[in-house]
Amino acid sequence: MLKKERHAFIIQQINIHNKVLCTDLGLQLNVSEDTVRRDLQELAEEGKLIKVHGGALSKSFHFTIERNNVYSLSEKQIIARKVVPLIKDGMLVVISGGTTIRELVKILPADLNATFVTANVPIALELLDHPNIEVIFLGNRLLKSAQMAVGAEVVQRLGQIKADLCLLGTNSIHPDFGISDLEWEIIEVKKAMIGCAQKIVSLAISEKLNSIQQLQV
Amino acid sequence: MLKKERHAFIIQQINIHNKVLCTDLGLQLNVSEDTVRRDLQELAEEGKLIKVHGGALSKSFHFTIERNNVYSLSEKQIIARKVVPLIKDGMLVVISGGTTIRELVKILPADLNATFVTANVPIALELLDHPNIEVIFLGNRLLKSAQMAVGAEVVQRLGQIKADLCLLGTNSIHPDFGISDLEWEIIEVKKAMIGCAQKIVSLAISEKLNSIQQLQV
DNA sequence: GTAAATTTACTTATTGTTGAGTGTTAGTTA
DNA sequence: TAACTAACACTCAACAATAAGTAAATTTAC
Repeated sequence: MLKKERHAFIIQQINIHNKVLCTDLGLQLNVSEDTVRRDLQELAEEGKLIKVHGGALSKSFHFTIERNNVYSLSEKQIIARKVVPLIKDGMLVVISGGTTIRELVKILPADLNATFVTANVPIALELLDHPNIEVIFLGNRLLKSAQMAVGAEVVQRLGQIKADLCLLGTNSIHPDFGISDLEWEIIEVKKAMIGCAQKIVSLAISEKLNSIQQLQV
Repeated sequence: MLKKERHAFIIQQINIHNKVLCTDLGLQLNVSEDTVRRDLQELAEEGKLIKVHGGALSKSFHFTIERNNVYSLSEKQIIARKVVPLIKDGMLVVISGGTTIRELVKILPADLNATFVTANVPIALELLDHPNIEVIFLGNRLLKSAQMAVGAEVVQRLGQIKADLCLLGTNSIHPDFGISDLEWEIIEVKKAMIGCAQKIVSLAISEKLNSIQQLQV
């Protein structure tokens, strides 16, 4: 990836999120943090952003730093890093929702060329940041609690898809009982997601292992 | 292969990929990288591309710092306040995207009991915050630039809806030319939105009045 | 066919870019 | 405040890309 491309990507990220972190950019662009720092420095000298300790801020937003206090963030980031290599160029990936999945999407490499299918609104929004990823949203009635689309329409459309990979955020997983969740409508969608993919990867932090919830996927 | 042919090939590659690498072109054209560099230099002097270390980029490859995030925010809030009374309990409302619409959604009363249909991801996310609003997302392929779903699927599903109200965020509106926009796929969706509603409200700040863009809705 | 002009590939020296090591500085926490 | 950690600047080495010069190959004009 050319330097100018990196710069463009950084500017884009700044425009979308109003801030960037050196560590995140290093992962996304697959370069060392030193390089990212050098890039930020150049862009700061050109007056295109404001460099701060740990990253950079948009020129128009000096104050807004949203603290998304995600539980077990560091563990989730570690999980996310391990999953990234499973996604290859040209793949059709079905992806669910949840904070772990979100961390994964955030660190997807900028040059990844793949198609993602999702029913989850925040995940779709996050995926839209990636210049080379095509995003298909399975729309229908949205379920507020999960911020995702549910219902027959979604299940039916998933049935028409042959995906290479299915990435599931997981509430509870158990060696005997399998994956379980709280709401029936979510179960329906997850079932369909599993059904349409050749390979299924379930992302979960250790605390979710061996836990059971009311409904079985 | 003649020089002109190489140049044509390079321009073609630039148009397709927005970038080229000296090494790639050397292999593809079966000439030394020196030659490729000389070609790129010539083309750069002719203004047909932008030469960078390691290759070249398309001229359209520009990263503009968009500052429309807070642009005319107060005017948009005033507009939003005026539109709120138009939305009544029990209504089926089709809503597009844009910053003005977003301001509107933010100030919708918490006790409003209505169903909203949208194809715009950020708007859907915003609508999900409202406890009594049912949200239907018209999903399909997502267009990155507008963060919305586009395509035949969306248009077709809009055709099956009989809405009470259509709220359009507007790029350009003109007394004679009507509403216009830049991208054909957006136009298609907007047309369908207008077609399915009994009453149409277009939200625009004054600067957008009397302006025309390439495509007519 | 030949000579001039152009184009190309190769060599070498120079510059640009990146990642790693090292010590320093700036935030954070107790 | 002191101790700690993460971020930083700086340097250096490795490597990639470039520019300049030169000779060979190709094209063009006559």
